Amino acid sequence: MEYNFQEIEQHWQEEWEKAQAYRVSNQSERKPFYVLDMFPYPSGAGLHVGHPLGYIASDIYSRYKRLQGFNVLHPMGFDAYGLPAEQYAIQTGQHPEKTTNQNIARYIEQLRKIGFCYDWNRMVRTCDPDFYHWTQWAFRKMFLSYYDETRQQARPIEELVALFEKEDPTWNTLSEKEQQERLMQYRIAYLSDTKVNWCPELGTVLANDEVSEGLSVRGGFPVEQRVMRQWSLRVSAYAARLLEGLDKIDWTESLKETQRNWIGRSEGAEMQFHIKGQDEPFTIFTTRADTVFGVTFMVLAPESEYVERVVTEEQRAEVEAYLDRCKHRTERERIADRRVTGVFTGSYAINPLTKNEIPIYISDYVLAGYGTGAIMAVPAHDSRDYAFARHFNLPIIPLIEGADVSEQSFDAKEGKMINSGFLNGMEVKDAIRAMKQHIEKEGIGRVKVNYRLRDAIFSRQRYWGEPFPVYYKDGMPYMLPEECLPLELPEVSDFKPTKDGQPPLGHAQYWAWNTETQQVVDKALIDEKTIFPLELCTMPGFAGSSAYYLRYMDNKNSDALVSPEANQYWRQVNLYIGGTEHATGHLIYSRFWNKFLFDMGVVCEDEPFSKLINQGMIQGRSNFVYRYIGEGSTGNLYISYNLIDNPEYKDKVQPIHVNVNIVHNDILDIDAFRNWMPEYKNAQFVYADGTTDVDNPYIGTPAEKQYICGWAVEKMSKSMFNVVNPDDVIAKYGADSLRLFEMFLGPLEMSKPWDTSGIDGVHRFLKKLWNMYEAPVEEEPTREELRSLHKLIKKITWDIENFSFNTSIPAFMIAQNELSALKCNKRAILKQFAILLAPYAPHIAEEMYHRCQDKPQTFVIDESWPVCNESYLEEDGVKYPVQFNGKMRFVLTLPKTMSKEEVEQVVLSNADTQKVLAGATPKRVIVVPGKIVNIVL
RNA sequence: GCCGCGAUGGUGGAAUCGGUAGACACGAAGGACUUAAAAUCCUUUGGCCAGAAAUGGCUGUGUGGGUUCAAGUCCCACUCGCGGUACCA
Repeated sequence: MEYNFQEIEQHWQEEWEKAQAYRVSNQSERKPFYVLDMFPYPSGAGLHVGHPLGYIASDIYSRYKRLQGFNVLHPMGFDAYGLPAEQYAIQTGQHPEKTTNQNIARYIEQLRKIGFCYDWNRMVRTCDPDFYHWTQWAFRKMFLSYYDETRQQARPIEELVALFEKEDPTWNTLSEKEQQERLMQYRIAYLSDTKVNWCPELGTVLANDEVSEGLSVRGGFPVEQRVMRQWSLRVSAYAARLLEGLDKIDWTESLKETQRNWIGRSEGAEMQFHIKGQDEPFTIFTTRADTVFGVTFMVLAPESEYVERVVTEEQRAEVEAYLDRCKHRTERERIADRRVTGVFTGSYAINPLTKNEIPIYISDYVLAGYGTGAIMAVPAHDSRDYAFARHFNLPIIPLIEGADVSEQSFDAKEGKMINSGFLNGMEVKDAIRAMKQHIEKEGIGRVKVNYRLRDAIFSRQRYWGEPFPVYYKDGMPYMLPEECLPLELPEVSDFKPTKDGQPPLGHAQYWAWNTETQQVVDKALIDEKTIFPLELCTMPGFAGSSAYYLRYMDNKNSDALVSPEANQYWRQVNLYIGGTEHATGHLIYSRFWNKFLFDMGVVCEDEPFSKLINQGMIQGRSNFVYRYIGEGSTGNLYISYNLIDNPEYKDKVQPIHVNVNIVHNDILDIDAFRNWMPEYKNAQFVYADGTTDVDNPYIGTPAEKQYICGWAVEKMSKSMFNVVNPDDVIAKYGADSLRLFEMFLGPLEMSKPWDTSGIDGVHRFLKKLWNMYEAPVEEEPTREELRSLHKLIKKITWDIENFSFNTSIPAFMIAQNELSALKCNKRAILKQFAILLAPYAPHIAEEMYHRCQDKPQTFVIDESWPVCNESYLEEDGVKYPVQFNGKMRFVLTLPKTMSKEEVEQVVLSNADTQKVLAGATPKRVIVVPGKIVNIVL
């Protein structure tokens, strides 16, 4: 009987569908368990084999939990808003919704083929009005809230208004606009003039995590700094909670560390420095309060508001020239060019301790957005200050004993203080503490904790995103009433920005708000009395992905994001699987978003994802052919990889990417290569054995003449011709083979190249396994068979619990081997084997299980996960997990030929053993044949 | 620069609490079946040495030290690779 995987897989996928086998209810006696994948952006290229890696892992875990009797929520959806669809729309004029829907359809089809146990009834798409209703709703709530620092939580803005009314007599004298402006400084979602990352190529602003090294993450276009009026979310208010929360969740240490760095807590002090000849001091932030005695100059950021105050008339022209230069430098240029630049302001500050006069400079190595945008410079103990001091010939005073500052600064926080007045002789750590106390006592500063985490810029000048539920009156934003949500994305005539530089929504004709009828109306009617313009920006990508996990709990609910009952039943995601690339984006924003909703009493858990596993990236494995470019080259001769280091070819070949789909195990399919592209039609080769068909084009058969390709690990991408599509793999080997193979590739968290050599192995295993199910019989299993099975139960259970999926496949293979050597075809054994295999290879497992039944019935749902009975394993305590409890151990060297019993005899009668045992009976004697004996007392 | 992760045969990798390193798979070599090929099955496969053979010995987990009866695993120092991040005072 042949293993017809196509028939089996199609059959069971249909059965599951028919039975609605994976539909999940919020009403269940079973314990809930929520397993989530990071939902994909449906790109036009479709899924490649790298995408399903994490999905397969979470599917295995879901199926396992389900078999253990949990009610498992395992949904899938789509992060449907995004730049590529919009760019494509601009190029082709196709509506992004159309292409997005096509892509989603393709994704669903591909995902279905892999046999996931998703409950598709719970699918969400961020671009559906039903979904973005709740994105807008949350934003609206953020606008209507402020962060109460003393209670450390978000509160309704009315409470702040009440507070102002009570405590600030000027409040009621303010105009409505002035009041609104004041409140804006507190709202969690707020509008402000911010310095933003502007990407001219994309025509939009970007969040900090969407920019890397001065280039946009998507597209790699240059990004410049620009001041614009933008929506932001006050994420920074949650910095302390976002940091503390990390201790309560089970994420990998590296990911938590990345978030800790991004949040960037630093304990230090704010200190006031007086300006010579002025009354008002200015404030700086430092983590090294101990180094005040070594301050030899001050530096302000170019954008600092202090600049205006300290510039003297003589220096004004020079300063303005410098500021101008800074403004026109792009972020990228600034990063690329690290030369020291700066300008003297003409003013001096007074060191509050030494009372020395120190010059104030401006330089762009000081950032406006961090601390107070001003620093005290201690060149001896800070490398950046050191470089600056050297450049401008400023004094450098060492403050730590033995620190040699003639060549470089001494940045380490260790050593004994010198030249530091009352701090002299102290260790650095003590000096920091002492100085903090001193400045608080003297009233020249205060202890302060700073965070690097910035507020998230929330406006995007794009079409394909969630519209803001916002209209403008007298230049101030107002929220649409809650019952008017969702505000649907309007149709536009053009997806590009308007001629006068407005975002694409500027093209929308029906994009004004009538506050009386509470409807969207033609913007030609705007009168600024009852009809007002609507916001033209849309929300960024992370808006839709920040609370989607909550929507899955209750995706059909039209009255709430999630009902309290549904939320209290599922509570939070128990297992979240996804890539590390979201560490500083999505995973920060959704934690923030969740904490806000927690403050609002909408959700009952303060952290959204209690456990998170990162799957590694699957890289491409590219193949190369080597074109001969030496003497007499026709540009048409390709040298086999094993020969390219031969003297006649060395340095005379050029590697060329070749489509990996026409290469099998690094052997080129010659005919396919000749047909691949016109330029290779008459390709000639020097084969692995050194023979060539140069003079005789079709010499030999491909079997005899092999062309070996070289290879390299690169990103999986079209241009490298190394994209492997899961559909092709499934067509050739089946979904079960694909699933097993993706897991077999290596540890889940590790990045690894996709290398198809080896998939034959798992496929062969399934075929062999299949043959064991030809004629299952109802017979008592032997002890040996049971042992083999229970070994497997123990192993597979351990593997799944520990996400060590890759080591399960060998265990299955070994068990199959053992059982087949025992000629086992007993139902009792085969049935259990099928259950164990079900999470990994569900289709074949269903079919196998089915064959073990008397009469047809559906499986998996009502059968439970087998439990290992250790008594079957005890027979030889040596081989299986040996516990060393560290009581007492010996080492004796013994001949290998001795039997276990003989060894025990010898060991126990050994004089040394007797001495140590002193009459006690050993609990256990562990023998490692030939070498080691452990006696556990 | 800083932070994190990693390095084991020809290849991917296994070794789960410090206990027989190289499981399992691929590849390779040889063999069986076959007119032939595919498919399938069997044997061998870290290196070196001895032996006709069974087998035995030595060596071996990036480098150098250390702890231990015992180290791929723990500690110290270093080299290389990957990922993240960066004038954050």
